[in-house]
Amino acid sequence: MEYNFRQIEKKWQDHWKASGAYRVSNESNRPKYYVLDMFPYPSGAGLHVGHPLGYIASDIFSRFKRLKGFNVLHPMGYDAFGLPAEQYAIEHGIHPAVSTERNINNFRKQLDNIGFSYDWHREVRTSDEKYYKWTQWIFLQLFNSFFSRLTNKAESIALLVADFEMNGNSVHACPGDASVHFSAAEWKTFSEKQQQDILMLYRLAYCGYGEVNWCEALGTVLANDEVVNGVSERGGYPVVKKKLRQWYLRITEYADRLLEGLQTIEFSEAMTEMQTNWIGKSYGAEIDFNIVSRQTPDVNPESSGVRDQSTANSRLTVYTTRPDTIFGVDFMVIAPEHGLIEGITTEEQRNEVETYIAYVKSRSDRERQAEKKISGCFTGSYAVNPFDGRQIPIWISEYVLAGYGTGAIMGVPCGDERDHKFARHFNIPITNIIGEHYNGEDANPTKDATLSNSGFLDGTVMREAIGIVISKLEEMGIGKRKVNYKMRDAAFSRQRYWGEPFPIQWKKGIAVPLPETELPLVLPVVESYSAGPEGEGPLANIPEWVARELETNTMPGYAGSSWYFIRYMDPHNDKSFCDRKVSDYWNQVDLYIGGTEHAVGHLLYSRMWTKALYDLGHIGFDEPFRKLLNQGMIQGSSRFIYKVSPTIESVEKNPTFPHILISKSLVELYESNSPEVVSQVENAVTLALLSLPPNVKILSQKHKIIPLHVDVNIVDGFELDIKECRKWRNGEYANAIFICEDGVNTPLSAGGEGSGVRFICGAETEKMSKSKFNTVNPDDLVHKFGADTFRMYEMFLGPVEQSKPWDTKGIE
RNA sequence: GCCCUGGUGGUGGAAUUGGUAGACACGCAGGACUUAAAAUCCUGUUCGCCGCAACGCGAGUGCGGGUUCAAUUCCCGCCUGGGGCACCA
Repeated sequence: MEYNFRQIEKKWQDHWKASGAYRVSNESNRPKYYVLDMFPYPSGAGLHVGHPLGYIASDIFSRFKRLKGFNVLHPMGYDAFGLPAEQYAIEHGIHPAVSTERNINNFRKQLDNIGFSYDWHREVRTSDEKYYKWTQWIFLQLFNSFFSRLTNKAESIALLVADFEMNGNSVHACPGDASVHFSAAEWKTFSEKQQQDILMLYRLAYCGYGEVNWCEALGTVLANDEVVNGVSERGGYPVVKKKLRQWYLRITEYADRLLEGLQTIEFSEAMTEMQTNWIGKSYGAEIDFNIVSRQTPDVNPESSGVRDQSTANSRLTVYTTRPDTIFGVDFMVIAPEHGLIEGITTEEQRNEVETYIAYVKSRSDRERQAEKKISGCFTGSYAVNPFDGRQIPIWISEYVLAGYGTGAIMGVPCGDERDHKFARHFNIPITNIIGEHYNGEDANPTKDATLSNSGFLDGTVMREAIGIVISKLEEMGIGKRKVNYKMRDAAFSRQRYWGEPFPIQWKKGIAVPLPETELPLVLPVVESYSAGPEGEGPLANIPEWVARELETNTMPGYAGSSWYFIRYMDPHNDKSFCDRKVSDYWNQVDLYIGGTEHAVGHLLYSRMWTKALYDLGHIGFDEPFRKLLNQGMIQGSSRFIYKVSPTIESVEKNPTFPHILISKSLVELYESNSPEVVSQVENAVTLALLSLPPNVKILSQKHKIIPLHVDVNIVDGFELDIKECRKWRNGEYANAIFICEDGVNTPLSAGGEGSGVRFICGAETEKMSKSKFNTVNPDDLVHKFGADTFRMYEMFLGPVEQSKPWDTKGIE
């Protein structure tokens, strides 16, 4: 008897729907269990077979837990704000809400095909104003809070103000600017604006200035993604850095708690390590060096530290984790954006420095770090080693980033690989302070060497010298112990349209939160999606918006996704983001399934938001995800056809030369000049020429072979379906000549079908993407084999955590 | 460049306190059954070589070294696929 899966699956899916089989209640005597998928961004391309892998795994697990007697929360929704929808709007003039809605409907249809047991009654969409009302509300919680280093948690900004009135900021040092100090009396004399500016330096969500990728030609701010090799991806226009007002989350204040929290949750070791590295806590010292603009020949080691010359009051502060190597410093490197450059560049060097900075300006941080070629430029000034008076040249180089530490490092070539390469490249003499541990060829970052050439540290093991040097620096008042984090505060605004508006009004330069009763602040309809004046977002083009002095930035994509797992618990509540009783019942997500690509974005931000909401008493748990499982990526298995591409000369422009395609194994034979294959190719070229005007000539004897992606869906295993290929891409290959394993397949127009049918494609494993024609649509597979077969097959592809290539053939 | 992760037959994958590499399964090939096919069953299947024959010979876990009686497993140096690197989500 035939198993009619289409009929059977439809029957049961309809039944589930009609009976509300997967509706789950917040009231239950059964123990709870919360299984969550990372909700998708509803892209226009729809789902491919890679997306459901994690969904299938979590669905199976949810069903299992239900059968085991748990009350299982297993919801789904859409991360619906984002750049692609806005891009689409710019190009096609379709409102993002419209295209997003359409995409969501398509996603839903695809998901339903697979037979998931989601409680769709709880669906959330981040772009829904009923949802983002609460995103805005949480933003205001963050805005109205600061992180108390005394209690190690977020507290109300009102408490801070009360404390300022009593103690100035002696109790709560300023996290935004360590140089800010004031007494209670001074606080009271500050104007409203001054007070607010100070409070801004404390708020967990705050406004400051930051650099963005600005493209003058497109008149818009670009994402790093949209910048390729220093020019815009669209159009190839130049991109420069521009300073704009930006909102930030003060996530750095949570650095330690984010680190500690990792111990209490089950993330994979790799994930834990990634987050740990991202936070990048390091212990070291900040050291001040005096600067002199000219090298003095006779240096008296005892007095030079104080014998400053013309530029006596300028100092260079570096951050180092290795103060023990201070006698090995042979040069300083400062970031090209460093504030000192203007003041310390000598006349002779000015031209060179300006040229160099101009070169660096267009490059992204990543390009700067990835650059293999060493670049840099001397400022003409010197820093003075406080211990031996040695004068150390100060260089500028792109490998030092302004955003980390102090934007300046001390170069110790014998102990650091990058410094070593730098010194070699610019012929800077290298001081060896680690004796035989340095071989003169490669830097050695050891901490176990006994120091030499190191003044008072000679004979000390490096590991121990670290503390000694710091104490000495502190004693001399020219340095201090410093804990540093690689993590920076999270940029929280975008100069874009399709995101949550900030519930903030600007009154006389002061950010004033909208009252809760005015939430949600609804995203208005705009005429144009292009940027406003001065690089502001599209909202700046709306007169009423500007007249109300509303913030024109919008929130980034991760705003809505930082708390969606809480909203699923109580999705229709219009009194609160989530009833406390309900969140106490469901508590943490017990199992969260999603990709590692969110390791340092979403998975950090949502942890921070959870901690802040916990601190402020809105929820009862401070880690959102008890256990995280990272599903592997399903890679695409691309197929290639090989195009024979002769060099053509013609008086006509762009003659349409019929494609000549050659089977995989024949490619090698052709390239090794197998006479049989060469003559086959020549015959094909001759045949192709017949269809062209007579003035077309073939120039070279040997033709280029170009591999081209072909749609995997018209390939069975490795064998191309030639008939389908002729129809593919609106008939681009309709007249192609296929040189097959078993003969030549010619188009009807050239005298009927030839004999060849076996055309073998090349294969490669790549990321699954539309442009590579290697995506496989789950709908097709479900239609052909049924949802159960499809689900089972995805699970049998290999361990969920592992990446593996898709192979449609295997399903049979 | 930096961080994370993977690389074992045609395919998914077994095997690690270092002890017979390739279990199991898919695929493929041959055979049985059938008029024929599908399904099912049987046999073979890492590669190469020798042979009338096998409990025959050799190589083999990305590449190159090393440690060891013994290495997929440990160490060093590389190559390579995938993910991330702060405005894609």
